Amino acid sequence: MVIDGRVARAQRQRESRRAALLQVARRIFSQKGYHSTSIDDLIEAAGVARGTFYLYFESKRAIFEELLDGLFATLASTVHRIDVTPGAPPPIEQVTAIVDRIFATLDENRELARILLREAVGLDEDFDRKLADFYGRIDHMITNALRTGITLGVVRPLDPEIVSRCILGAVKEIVHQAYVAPQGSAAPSTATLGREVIAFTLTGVFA
Amino acid sequence: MVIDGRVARAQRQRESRRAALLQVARRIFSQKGYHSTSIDDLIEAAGVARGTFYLYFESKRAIFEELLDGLFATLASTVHRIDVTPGAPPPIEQVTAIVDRIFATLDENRELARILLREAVGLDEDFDRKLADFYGRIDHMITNALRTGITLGVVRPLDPEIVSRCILGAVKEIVHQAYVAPQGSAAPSTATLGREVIAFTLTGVFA
Amino acid sequence: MVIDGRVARAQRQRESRRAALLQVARRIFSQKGYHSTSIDDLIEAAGVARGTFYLYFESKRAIFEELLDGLFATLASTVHRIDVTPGAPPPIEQVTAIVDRIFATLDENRELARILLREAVGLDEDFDRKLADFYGRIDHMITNALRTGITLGVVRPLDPEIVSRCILGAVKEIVHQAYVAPQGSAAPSTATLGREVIAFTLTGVFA
Amino acid sequence: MVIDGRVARAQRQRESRRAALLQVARRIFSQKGYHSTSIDDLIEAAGVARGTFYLYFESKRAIFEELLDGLFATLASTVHRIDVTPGAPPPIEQVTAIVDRIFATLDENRELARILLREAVGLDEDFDRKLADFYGRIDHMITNALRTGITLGVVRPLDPEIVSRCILGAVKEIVHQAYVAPQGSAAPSTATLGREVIAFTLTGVFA
DNA sequence: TATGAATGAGCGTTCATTCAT
DNA sequence: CATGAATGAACGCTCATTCAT
Repeated sequence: MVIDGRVARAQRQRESRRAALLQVARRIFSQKGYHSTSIDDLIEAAGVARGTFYLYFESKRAIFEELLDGLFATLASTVHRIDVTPGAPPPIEQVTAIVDRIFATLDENRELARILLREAVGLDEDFDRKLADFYGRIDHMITNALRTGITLGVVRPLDPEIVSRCILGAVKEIVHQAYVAPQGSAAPSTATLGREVIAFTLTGVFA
Repeated sequence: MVIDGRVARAQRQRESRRAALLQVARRIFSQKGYHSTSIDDLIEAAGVARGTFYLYFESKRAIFEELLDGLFATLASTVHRIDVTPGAPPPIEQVTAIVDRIFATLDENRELARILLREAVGLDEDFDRKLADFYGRIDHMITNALRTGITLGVVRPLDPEIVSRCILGAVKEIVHQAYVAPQGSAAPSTATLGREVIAFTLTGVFA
Repeated sequence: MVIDGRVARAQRQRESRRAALLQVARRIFSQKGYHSTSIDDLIEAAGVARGTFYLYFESKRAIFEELLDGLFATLASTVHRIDVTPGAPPPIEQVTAIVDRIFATLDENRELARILLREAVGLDEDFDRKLADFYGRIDHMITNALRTGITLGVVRPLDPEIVSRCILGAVKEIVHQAYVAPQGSAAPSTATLGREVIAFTLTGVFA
Repeated sequence: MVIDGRVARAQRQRESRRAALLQVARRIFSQKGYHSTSIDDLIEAAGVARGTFYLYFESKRAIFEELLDGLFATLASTVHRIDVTPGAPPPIEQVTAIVDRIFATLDENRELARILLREAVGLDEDFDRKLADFYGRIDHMITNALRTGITLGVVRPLDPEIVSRCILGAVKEIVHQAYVAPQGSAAPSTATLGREVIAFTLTGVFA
């Protein structure tokens, strides 16, 4: 029991150290970007020794990857398949809710959003593939939703794969603009952004 | 005359060397990205000595910047203001033509497109600013076009700045998907992409 | 306590490494000069890795500057203002003592003397200024001593600034000859040098 | 004859090119020092092509050495042995004249003086040896003069080698101060410098 | 577990010199 | 003789990672 307690306490300490390092890394990576962030930056901000870092993470790449995975998970849990069973809320409402939640999530995780949209491309092949997978899954869901919509007659005939990418791109750009780029004037509220994006997606720009 | 001839030939040789280096750099940067490309990679691929590189370009950054500037210029010449004077072609036709030309240009410059969409963010502040300026100018043109459209009654009431970004994002994503990401299946033709993006932009997804 | 012990030991090790590097650098710089000494020379002679050097010194320039500063400090502590208050030893005795100490100090620090007299000019503006400041301070002290001597009537009327530089030059040349230049025959003893220089300074060459 | 004329003209052109390069090099070396002067600096200032430089001089080192040799020759012709045959001018007058001429020569060749006193030490072993030889010859002449003076009874008993170095050092320092170091206030005239140095050398500082 | 000194491959850049034209 | 493009060894420095304590 005593030993178990010790082990458990050690385990807990270990986890909290890890968490602390991750948090620090999230902040610093978000501020300076992957390449401009050195191990030095991380350990100094975290107040641990050089070697300690490598006790918890295999490499600089590894801790960054873990941050990315966390963000993927967070976002993935935000986006669900559209429910088209009878009795479910109308698809449009569901989509609206999803988009709202995406914006809200990124708003709550601006640092991670910065990382995702600023840095996660071009670092190396593995990162790129990971990122492509992530967006690919979202894309797939949108594509499916569009296909369903077409079948149900609520969506006009269109190339679901291309349009799906358009929607994804619109959302990414809005998020980038809102949370990543340093903006001079006041940014529109999350709600406004969501409303406009959805309206655009649904009806386009035509009068 | 003789001397003129010599000078002219030397000048030509010099330019062709420069061009060759730029071409090699375009390929390598496009494949490996800015950070992962070393001067060694460039000179080995170009078959020149270390010092020769610096005869033509001030630094690694400089040659990359030149590639970027070239792409900016190429794209900028592709995008014009919409002409709304009476007698001009209908705005929609103009927009269609512009989008078509953008896709065609990027299609012809896939390597540069890769660089632009994969690398140009997060390298350093100057690059970031340059990129932001570039997109900012395009964004501004779209915004103005939307405002004009609203005034003319052909565009529904909307927030021009947000929707402008949506359109930009949609186009960027399509381009990225089409020319940057290694695609398994056959990519849709440029014409198809243009048609779908425009239709989406104009009318959204609603039936 | 245990931790304190560890920290203290580490501190000591750190200092001794630094000292070892400085010592090696002193030797190599003294032998080959600043420009001809490469970081490679230093780390090879010290038996440390490239990075280790930069753990202790910011740059090649920095370690050289530190050596120079050390010599300045050593010499500065050797030279004092002449005490002319009643009861103090006669000025001539004081001057004799100072000159003796300068020679002795440089004799004990031949490597540093080599550096000071061989290298410290023309390296860069900062070094040059530093050196000029150092000699300027000594020059100032001699000038003042001469002025005082003239006032007291023990020094003949003369241009204190020019003669001060003459004295400085004489001493520098003797030191250079004695400790810097590789000499074939046996060098005169420090005491002899001091005696002759002082006699020359005081009475010149005239019979 | 015609051919001879051509050859002679070519010869003359060759020499003037060389001379022009030397003159330029003198100026630039004097301003920037040996290490900070690049071949680029020289050929740009001289308005010749890179390869042309190597047509006239073997290396950067070679042209610098030639400048140095020129200065040595100029100065050597300034300093003569003291004539002690009966009927010759009194030795003191001769010494005075020599010192005056040294100062005047250096005054007329400030650029070379800068080079000689700022740069010629520590460049490499050969330069150092050359410089040592040059000063050695002057030193030898002063030593001999002192020995003669002692024999004649006009110079007090002293160690001729040490005192000779003192005199040399005094002169070098005065020259350095006057022509090399950037001086704020007005420099004393050459005549004043010469007078003070000689007086100091002859009688020291004692009243 | 925690430390931080040590490592060394790798980088971008410079510049004296060569050589084909 | 003149050119200037080409060369490549050498340099100072960085930083992710290792390891003895």
